[in-house]
Amino acid sequence: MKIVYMGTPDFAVPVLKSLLQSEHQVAAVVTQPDKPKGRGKAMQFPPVKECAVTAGIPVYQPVRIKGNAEFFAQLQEIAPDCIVVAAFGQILPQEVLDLPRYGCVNVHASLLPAYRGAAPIQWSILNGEEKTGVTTMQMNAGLDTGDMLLKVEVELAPDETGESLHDKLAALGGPLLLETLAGLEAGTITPAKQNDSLSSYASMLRKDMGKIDWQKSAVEIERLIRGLNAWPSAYTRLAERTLKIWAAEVLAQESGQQPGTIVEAENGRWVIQTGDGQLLLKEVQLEGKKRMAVDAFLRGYTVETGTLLQ
RNA sequence: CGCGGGGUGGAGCAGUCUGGAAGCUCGUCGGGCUCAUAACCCGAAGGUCGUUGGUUCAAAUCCAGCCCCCGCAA
Repeated sequence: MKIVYMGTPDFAVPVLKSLLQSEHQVAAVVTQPDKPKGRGKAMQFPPVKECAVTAGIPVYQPVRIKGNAEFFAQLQEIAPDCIVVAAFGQILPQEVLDLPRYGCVNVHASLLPAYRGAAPIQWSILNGEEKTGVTTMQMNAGLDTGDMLLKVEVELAPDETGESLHDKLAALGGPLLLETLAGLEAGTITPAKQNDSLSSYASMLRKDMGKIDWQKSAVEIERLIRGLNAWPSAYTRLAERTLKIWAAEVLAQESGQQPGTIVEAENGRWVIQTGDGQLLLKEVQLEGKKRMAVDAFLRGYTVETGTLLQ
């Protein structure tokens, strides 16, 4: 098939690579415009653009697709059999959805209809799901509401982080997509409607979501730490400075002290009281410092027992 | 020129403001104690103080440039 690929972040890269290695022809890649990023605010290509440029594929970066007559004309000229979308970041207008013979296929990192939206991977961890997966669907005008084509399931590991799950699902997306395209061509796939009453929405992550509320239970906080690793990461305040917490463990014990209190900070053990249970910190990072194991951190800093994290 | 913190034996840090013999908590190695130990005691090795240049009788410390790491900012 002749394909136009639309995607932007890291998640979309492995899927594009699978497509490049298949018999399908990727005629063009569409991605979000370059943005200033990182220290120094240097302009940076979206990951998918990096990959496309390396592969020598034409890249289009329309600021806005909806109502963009020029871009639509270019699409018509390319005349793809199918448009594949993975974490693209823009809603496609109906005219684009109707353009390809096989329509537009989306690779979404959840078991639809659960976790529609921008951050399904992290939310599945935050909510303590036992399994998630990847779904391909025939796109329609709604946000992740199209008819489902194929699914693959994955069990969440006990130490699953947003990053590790992201990588797992991204790796599964490519093969699932190829299987989906083959099925569409052969006419062997029966699209299944989503049951809207079972749907849920995974909103975009914001930096301030990482701020730890010590009133919550140790179980919830530990999920927050895993789900928001590696971005935006969970954090608290220690002595007026940001302390990121990269890994922790739930302890089923109580001190009777106020949530957020440091109940132990010696012999490489750093324990915080929460609203329900305690948290054993394993890996942390103080503002301006590198991330490090807790025993290393405690060797360099004096942390007073009884101090309240905020 | 977006704002800010930092680079000191293998790890994490103090010392820098107020120039003047390299320090702390660990780790490593050797010895001791012990039924035994990641515990305790004694001892040892290990450092171009990121780098280049400048000031000075004297620079980890003051000045200038460069390299690297990190927080904010997406």
